[in-house]
Amino acid sequence: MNIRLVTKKDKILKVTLELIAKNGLNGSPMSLIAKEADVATGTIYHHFKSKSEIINAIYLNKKNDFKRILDHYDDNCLTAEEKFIGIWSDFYHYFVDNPLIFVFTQQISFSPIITEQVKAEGETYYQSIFMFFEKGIKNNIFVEMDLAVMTQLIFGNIMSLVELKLGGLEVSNNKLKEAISYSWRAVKK
Amino acid sequence: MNIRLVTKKDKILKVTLELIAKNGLNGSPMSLIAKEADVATGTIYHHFKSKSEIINAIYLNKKNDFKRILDHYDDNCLTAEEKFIGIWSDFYHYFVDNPLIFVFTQQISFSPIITEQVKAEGETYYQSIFMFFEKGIKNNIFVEMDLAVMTQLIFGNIMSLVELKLGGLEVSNNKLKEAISYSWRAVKK
Amino acid sequence: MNIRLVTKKDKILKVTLELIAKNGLNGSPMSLIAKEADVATGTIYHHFKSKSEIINAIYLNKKNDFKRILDHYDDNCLTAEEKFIGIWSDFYHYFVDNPLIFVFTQQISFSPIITEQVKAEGETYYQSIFMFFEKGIKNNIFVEMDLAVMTQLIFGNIMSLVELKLGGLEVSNNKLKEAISYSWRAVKK
Amino acid sequence: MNIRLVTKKDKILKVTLELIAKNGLNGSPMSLIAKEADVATGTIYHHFKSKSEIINAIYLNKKNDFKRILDHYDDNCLTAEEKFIGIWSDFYHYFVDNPLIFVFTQQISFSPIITEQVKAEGETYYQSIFMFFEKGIKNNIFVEMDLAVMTQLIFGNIMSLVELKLGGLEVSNNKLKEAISYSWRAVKK
DNA sequence: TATGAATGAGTCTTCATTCAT
DNA sequence: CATGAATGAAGACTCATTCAT
Repeated sequence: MNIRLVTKKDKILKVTLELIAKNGLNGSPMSLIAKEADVATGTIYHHFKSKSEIINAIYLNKKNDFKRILDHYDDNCLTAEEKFIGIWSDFYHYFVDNPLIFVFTQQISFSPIITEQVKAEGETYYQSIFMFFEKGIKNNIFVEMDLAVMTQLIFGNIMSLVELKLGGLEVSNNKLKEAISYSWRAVKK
Repeated sequence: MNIRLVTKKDKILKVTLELIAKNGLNGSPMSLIAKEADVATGTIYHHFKSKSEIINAIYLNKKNDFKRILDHYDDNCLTAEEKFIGIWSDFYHYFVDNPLIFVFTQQISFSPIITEQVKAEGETYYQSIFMFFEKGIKNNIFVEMDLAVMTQLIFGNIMSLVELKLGGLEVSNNKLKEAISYSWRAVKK
Repeated sequence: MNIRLVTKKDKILKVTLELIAKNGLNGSPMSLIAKEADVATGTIYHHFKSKSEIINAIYLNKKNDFKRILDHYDDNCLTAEEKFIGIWSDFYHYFVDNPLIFVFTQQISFSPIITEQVKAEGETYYQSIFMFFEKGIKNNIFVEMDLAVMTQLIFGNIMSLVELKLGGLEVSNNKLKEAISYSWRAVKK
Repeated sequence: MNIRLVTKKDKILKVTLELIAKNGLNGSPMSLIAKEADVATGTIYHHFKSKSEIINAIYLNKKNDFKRILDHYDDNCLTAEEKFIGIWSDFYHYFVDNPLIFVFTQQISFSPIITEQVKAEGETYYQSIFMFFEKGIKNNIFVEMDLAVMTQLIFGNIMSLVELKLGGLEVSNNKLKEAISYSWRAVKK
């Protein structure tokens, strides 16, 4: 019977994320992960087949978080603009509140360590946002644009502001509004 | 007298960029760089103090390329919109034509391998674009926005489209126009 | 449960001492140490942080041996001369019986590889011999001399004879007595 | 016509001695020697066949210095005690005035880098001192002892005091006298 | 003689992974 | 499930030496 609130497996995931965000992939050897997670090296290999598997697991975990943010806006009675602003703002705050996740994502998403399969699975999570924009275009709320391009541009805007904020720029509420307006002007009809 | 058209030093820089873009930092050991550049390992260390120094050198080289694109639009008689579209489009094509540079930049710019000093030097190259937007805001051509935020958002838009294109999306001329329009709508008054 | 009589760690220490004595520091790469100790290179680094740490460990080990020789003459009822001869002779035989330790000591003690801290710790082991001479001087058995100078000169005498012996000189019992007498005449009142 | 007061060859020898004394053999790569001597690496190889040859040359140079000290006491009308004290004192001061030579000697003389042949040649320089003691024993001035042992012990005494002095001990004129007396008591009849 | 770019074998060290307990 | 000693391939870097100029 295990009465630990945090299992070893979770601890390993948490510590790995933190280490990679702070030190990069190279600066996070398994021995260090083991030490910080307070387990033996061998223990890690009871829960994960390899280092790559840990990282892919974290990657998917976080994509799941993203999905949860989107799901939160799924079936409610907000206007398109309210939804747009809500999602933009929630993503922004999610990354600002979890800077390690942002850094981890940036460090890792271009690395060949992420399996093609995992990458593909991660992408399915964006279905709902695609549908949101598709409907908006049909309803003449958004300008006509390729959906993939549109989504990528908006998501890129959010990431840009997060990067500035985490890079040390003082991002006031006003600047946040400016940035959201930037995106909104870009898409609204 | 050296009549080689490409010096060993240049060859090393070129090969390193290619390898890192293809295999990542980890997948590009010095031994491989040496082999691909057709020099001995020791030769690399004759020209560069360390692996990190090579990468920082490439990073600055590329930032210099960016600057050259911007400089091209410095003092000519184009309208603000023409300039805006020109810069957007030139950057886009620069990266699409040099995909390895794009991937290298993405792989490396978040890595702790780039010196703070080099990062700072790289940033000075953006002076002219800042001034362009500053003047545009003053002349009521652009909406009032924080300059750093504005620049980052626009540059992010370009990178987003490049990423889509290199990721395999068929980016027609029309889609390119759509994306540029996205940015332009977002900033024009 | 490890029933090996000699642990890997001890084997590494032993082999390193031997190799350095025979081939010098330069002639004793980690790969060779590993091979001779019948372990993998990585195993060495499991037990020691670096090559330097191995050598410092050996250095202290040997200093400990020296201390044990001195301790053996601590509280017994021998005359000063008997003690003097006993210590001289024991040290001499210790080095002659363990020539590798002698050569190692000579090779290494002047090298910058030995930490100042370790050097200092090693020196504390000579306390008892200092006290022996101090008491002897006070009791008018030894000539009045600076203690550090006196100790160094005597210890130097022992090392000189060992060097001759290991260099190939036939050191008869008679020559040993001559050398001890040399030191004794030099210090006795 | 070379009007330089110090030839490149001499500069290389001088710099090598200094570097080895300061940094040890390992800490003195040819590249550093070249840099400090203000010559190109290749130039070193015009004057010496190898690194080992430089070091052996220095070794012999210094042995020659020692010989010169001994020669100075060759045929003059001093008493045995005066000669003994003179030689002891001269060697002591030679090393104290040229600490780098002392350290170099200690670092190198046990290293396998010195050729057996060079070692042998160096030893011939001690002929005169052997003869001095031989005559002294025959004339009942010195105790009967093996000559090699006797010489080694005395020379060891000198080196011991130098080591103390260079190690930081304040060696007053009085302490110097004490040390010389130590040797003298040890050998005089 | 003098130069210094070029060489590549060899050095120390790291680290993902395995396995006996 | 858990441990941590052991592994050894691979990495970044060094350095004595060579050679074209």
